[in-house]
Amino acid sequence: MSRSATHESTPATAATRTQLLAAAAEIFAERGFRNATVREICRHANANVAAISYHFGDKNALYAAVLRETAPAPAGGPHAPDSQATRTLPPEKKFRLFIREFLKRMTEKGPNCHHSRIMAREMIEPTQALDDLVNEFIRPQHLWFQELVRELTGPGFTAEEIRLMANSVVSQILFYKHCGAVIERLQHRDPFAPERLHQLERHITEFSLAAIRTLAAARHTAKPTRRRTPPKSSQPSTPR
Amino acid sequence: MSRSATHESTPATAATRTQLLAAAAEIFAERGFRNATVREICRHANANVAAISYHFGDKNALYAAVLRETAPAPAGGPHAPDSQATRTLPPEKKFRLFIREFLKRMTEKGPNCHHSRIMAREMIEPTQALDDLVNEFIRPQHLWFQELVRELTGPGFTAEEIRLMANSVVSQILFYKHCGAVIERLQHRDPFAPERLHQLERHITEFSLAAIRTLAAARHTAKPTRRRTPPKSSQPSTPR
DNA sequence: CATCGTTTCAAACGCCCGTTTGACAGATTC
DNA sequence: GAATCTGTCAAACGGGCGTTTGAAACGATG
Repeated sequence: MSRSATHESTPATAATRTQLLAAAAEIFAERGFRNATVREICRHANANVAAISYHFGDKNALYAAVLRETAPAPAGGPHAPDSQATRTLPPEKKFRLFIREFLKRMTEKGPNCHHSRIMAREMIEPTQALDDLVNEFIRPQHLWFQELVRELTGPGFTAEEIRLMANSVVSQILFYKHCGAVIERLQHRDPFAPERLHQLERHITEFSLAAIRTLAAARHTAKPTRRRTPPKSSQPSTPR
Repeated sequence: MSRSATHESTPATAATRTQLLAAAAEIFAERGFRNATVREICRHANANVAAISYHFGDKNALYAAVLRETAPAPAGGPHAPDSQATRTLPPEKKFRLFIREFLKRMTEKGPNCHHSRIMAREMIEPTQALDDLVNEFIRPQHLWFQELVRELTGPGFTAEEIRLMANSVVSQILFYKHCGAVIERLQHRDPFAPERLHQLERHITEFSLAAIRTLAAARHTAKPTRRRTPPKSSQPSTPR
């Protein structure tokens, strides 16, 4: 009697269902959706292959459940955009905190570490699950971070310019997640090793703050009273 | 020379072989190695399924051949690191050129456009082909670019600091390739559209140059005489 | 004990995959 | 013309995949 196509009635005694979710998160992150086999997932979960069909319906529904239920809490966590603890901080402090928490989320080894790897795969090879993920997860943080960047720059930048700057910051963090395999082969060591993590965090923060501050200063001194740029898409300041 | 396990003898009349390579590059880029099927590749190439076994050996060898033979020329091209046309330019000009050519390579639609997509997949899900790719392709450009960054910063930075800065620059370019699916869904438009490409190129250049110049200036005024960091690996030339 | 709903299990089903086979056609050589 | 090499083809092979099946185990309820 089914609230849906599958059995979700007894949330208490869902031992195999939970084990299935954990194993699936691990193996989907490691192998990707299509290369992960239900047999391997069930072996990791000490379950029968039919358990996936019974508890979730099919492999696609299991994948969707993994994305839904292993997602880090979008609010209330330490990296929540509008947490009360951070709302009153000066923008530069918020900026440093954001990079720290973002990096931490990329590198943590805990049970939630699979989510960012699955996200990286979704970007290269999107499934239909990516649309919801973008709307519910990425877009809010993206908008929040753009507001933070605008606090740092001050007025005088178009929304497009702010977006480009925000992308430049985020890209530096994602780089080490998305290109980790290449970096390991280039440098023969883990870029996310704990002893290097603090240095990495400090570099990204200082590099980005230096760029944003310098661009903001140039903009504000270059056109103190008039605005030279048509608001469409032309040059901001004197490119030499 | 060395017709190994397969037929490579007649380079002139290799019509199907060439079509197979082109079709394989396209489909490997679109679907990834494991999700690409030999049947679809052969259908695109108007060839029989047995043609892959005949001309290359198996699917793995076909993939290796695609990576080998569709790679952009590592030297002599317009983005060649040590091209004679660029060697005498001032470092800032070289920096701008590097970003322009790198971006162009990421966005070109021609027959070589598949290589960067396959590379993006290799980073998320490495095959054994990635080791050769890193050594023959990425490492030389990586080293060349680090030297360029050091020219921009001047002395006083460790090799690790230079590497972090170089990564911060490259990451901004790769971001739009690796996260294109998310950006499309966030902004509902192609970040690589031709009318936006010039703006993107200019932003990455200005953002990175502002950061590098500011960090260099801060370093050179902060400690004019003493060096605060233990001289771990400060010399760039001839390690071990 | 009998009944019923829930969950697990070994086995099988049907499909698609990469690869191989053996025949066949055209060109080349003796 | 016979023999040989090169390249192509339809068909099949064996295996792994996601999924389904029908029975069995289990606990709760009467």
